[in-house]
Amino acid sequence: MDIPKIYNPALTEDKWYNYWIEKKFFKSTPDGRKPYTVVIPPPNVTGVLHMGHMLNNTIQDVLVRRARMKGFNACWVPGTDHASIATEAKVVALLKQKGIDKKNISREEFIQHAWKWKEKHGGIILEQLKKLGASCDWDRTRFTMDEDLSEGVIDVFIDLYKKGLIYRGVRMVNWDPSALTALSDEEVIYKEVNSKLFFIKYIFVKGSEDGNRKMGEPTGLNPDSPSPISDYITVATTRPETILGDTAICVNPNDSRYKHLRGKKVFVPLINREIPIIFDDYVAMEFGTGALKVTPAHDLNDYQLGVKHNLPVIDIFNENGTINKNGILFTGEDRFSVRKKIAKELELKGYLEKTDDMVNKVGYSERTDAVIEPKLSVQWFCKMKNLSKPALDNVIDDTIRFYPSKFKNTYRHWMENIKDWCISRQLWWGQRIPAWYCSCTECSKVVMIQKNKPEKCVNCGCTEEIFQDEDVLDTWFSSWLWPVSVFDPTFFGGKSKTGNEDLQYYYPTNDLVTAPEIMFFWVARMIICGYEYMGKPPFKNVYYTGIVRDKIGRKMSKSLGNSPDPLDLIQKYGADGVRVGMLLCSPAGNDLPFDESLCEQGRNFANKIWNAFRLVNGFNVDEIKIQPEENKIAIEWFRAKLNSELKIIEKLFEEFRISEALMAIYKLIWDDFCAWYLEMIKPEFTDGKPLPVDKLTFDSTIGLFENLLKIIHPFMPFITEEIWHLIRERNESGSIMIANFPKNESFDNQILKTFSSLFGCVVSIRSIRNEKNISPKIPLILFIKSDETGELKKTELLIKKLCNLSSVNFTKTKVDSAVSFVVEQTEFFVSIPDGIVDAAGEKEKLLKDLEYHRGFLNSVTKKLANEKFVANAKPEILFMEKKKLADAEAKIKALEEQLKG
RNA sequence: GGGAGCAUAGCUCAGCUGGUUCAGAGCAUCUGCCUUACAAGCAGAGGGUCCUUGGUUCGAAUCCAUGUGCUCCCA
Repeated sequence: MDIPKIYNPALTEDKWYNYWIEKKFFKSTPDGRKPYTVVIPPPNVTGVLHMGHMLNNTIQDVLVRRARMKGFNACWVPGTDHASIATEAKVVALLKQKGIDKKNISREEFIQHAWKWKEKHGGIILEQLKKLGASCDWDRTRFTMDEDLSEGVIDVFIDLYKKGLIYRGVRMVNWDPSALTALSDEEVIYKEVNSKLFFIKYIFVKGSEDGNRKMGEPTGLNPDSPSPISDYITVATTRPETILGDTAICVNPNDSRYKHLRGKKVFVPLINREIPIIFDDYVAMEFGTGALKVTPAHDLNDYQLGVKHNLPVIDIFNENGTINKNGILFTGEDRFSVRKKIAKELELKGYLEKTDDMVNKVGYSERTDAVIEPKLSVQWFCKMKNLSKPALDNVIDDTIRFYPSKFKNTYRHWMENIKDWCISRQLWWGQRIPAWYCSCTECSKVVMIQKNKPEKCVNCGCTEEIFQDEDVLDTWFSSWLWPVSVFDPTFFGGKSKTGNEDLQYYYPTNDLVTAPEIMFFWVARMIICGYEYMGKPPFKNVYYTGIVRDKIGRKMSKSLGNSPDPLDLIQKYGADGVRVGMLLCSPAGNDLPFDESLCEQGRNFANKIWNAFRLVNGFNVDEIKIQPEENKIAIEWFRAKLNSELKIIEKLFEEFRISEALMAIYKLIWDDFCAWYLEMIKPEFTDGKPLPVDKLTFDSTIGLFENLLKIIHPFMPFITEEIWHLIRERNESGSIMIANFPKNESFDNQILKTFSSLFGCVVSIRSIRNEKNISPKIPLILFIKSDETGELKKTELLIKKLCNLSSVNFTKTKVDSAVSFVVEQTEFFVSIPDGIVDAAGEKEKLLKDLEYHRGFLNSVTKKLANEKFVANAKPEILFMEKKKLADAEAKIKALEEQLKG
């Protein structure tokens, strides 16, 4: 069999993925085994695979594959969410291209278009995950708008409404004038922007201090030409266009500058509306002029002030952010162009005192990037206070564990200050709110909450005029049910207390892998739902991944164009290479500074494994040959090493230290197996031909290799499957992905210590060769100052082989004219060809070494002479210090002796 | 403005409740090698005031305080 020197992932990846699918290895149905369940954070149907998905899903796949090999009934449920705003935006845009305006088609027609769009694009991301090797049970693929899942969403709405937890109210909401919908607080992103602070003069209404005149009554003053300074109060604002909605000016009652203004009124510039000056210590005296214009309809704080002081509310904006009739001026024009125009107008008429530059934070829509407009509107809300209680407690007490745990702080902070959740969206794509109204005027406040259209109005009994609420529910109102609904969406209908077999078996799920950005959107709410409906948490562990960033620290995003296409990366480095690359630098919760060279490292690692296989595969096996001692001990050592590492890796996985676990495996394979073990048992050449390998060594080596393949399989599923099938004949379903993960067995610590001395010795000899420029081809002679009963005697032949020595001798005395070194407490002498030893240089080195050890000895001696130390230190620490002392003394003695000669 | 976190080698990070020859790993760098598994490789080497300044202690990268710089979350 001719095996290429370089592993080519393109030839294997699709082949094995199809094989796994065909054999239904990803499939899970409840059985007697323990389940291990993960639900995918459903990617949004408008998305394509980005680096964040790659990271997130690689981690999930590693966990799932590992659990599967460990004998769990592993079930990874895939799916997508319907992303109402994003999808609706896409569909509207698509229709626009076709010359169709959403306004001109019916809701039903629009929904049909949306479904068509979803069918075409919604599955792309899942197909891409297959390239990554994701071992999801694809038969379970779910979509948040599937018929039964949607019904579950409606059931939950009705249930919560009946429990009094859902209500309809007028609130200031975050309005997206581009998507024409309300958003939850979590969907607003605040950004710092450079803006201007406008200082605007409001002229006092003459005689208003008496408080006798009615609002709007003429004053005799011409508000179009303000003059003396005493005639006005200056107010600073970043939003001059909102003066059209002003209903008061507010100052701090403690502000001595304005104390005399009690009871006064001013005119709103340009429109000459009379508004009062009110006093409230909410106002920050140091900001601007210390006077605040109050626009209750367009600012949350102003709204609260308005409620407190009983101010009228004047909403001056249309839904799309243009000025409406209430604004009086600039009707129909956009808020941003009005800002410019009104500033000019104010300046022209002498109302503008000055403008300052300033940086302030402005809210943007997460989905459309439009500037959020606070807007008063009727929305549906879910009361969160009581619902969230168990969700908070069970995270704080680690019933649900967060990795890394630092996110508990953020979580707690949010949960303790939780606000009601605005769950209605003014969109069509999504689950329509099951609220019904009667159009009779006397029934206008009656709401009927039920799944299907009521036959008659509960109030007036009429049957004709009943219509449904136009709004749909927030997408997260679907996805918070995900860990339940993917198994049994009908559960929320309340027909059964326990749910179906799947739900009983798979719930609660084990691990959730997600981004900290959606801790509140999603994680918190799933936990809330879990406790409310199942009485149990939805998962046991939450692993938060970091954000994938580019080299200069920017978040990778499509809009910035700084993200490589994951599929290109896979093509270039292989899925295994990319998976390893991503995980090598991703400690939990830390951002991942991505660099393509990481994938290169992953690819190189795959190639290393490939070549180890090529070597082993090329061995000629001699069935009769007796196993040489050195092979036997090498195998013993590697077996111990493997088991000791396995124990460490196990621990790392328990703590979700996945990148460290990967690094441990990486080193186990590359350093211990390839660089040491294989070099030890590799047959030598005679007459240009390799000697055969004895059967025992060969079989053991294959066995060890297979174990290594299993251990790395969760990280590198493709190459391991390929080699798995090449290394030994397998039957039809003999896949590595369902093989048993190696159990960690007890191991002999002594052999690890012995080999660590061996490595020290070998490295020293190689280092001597390097320094003295002695070719590896020239054999050297080694003397060990030790008797032949020592541990090192066992490894004699290995040292000889690894260092190309012509002989290894044990001696009682020091050896002259040789280069020496010390490992642990043993002295070694390498006799090298004449003329190469640099006696003076050697001496200098020894002296330097001696100096260091004397210094060290000194510090240890001091420590041990310190009574307080001896009195306070723990016994084991004291013991270690004494051992250090003995080691140092031995070394110094050896060095001194060498220097003598 | 409120809260949280971070600062260790050129880069990315380990370093648990203070005490192993405690200053580590991978990558990168340097030197020498195309040695019949692998140059996507082999062998070896160098590299750090553990952010500053104090404090606690027999002993501090580790605990405390201050300052500086950065990041995130909330308003």
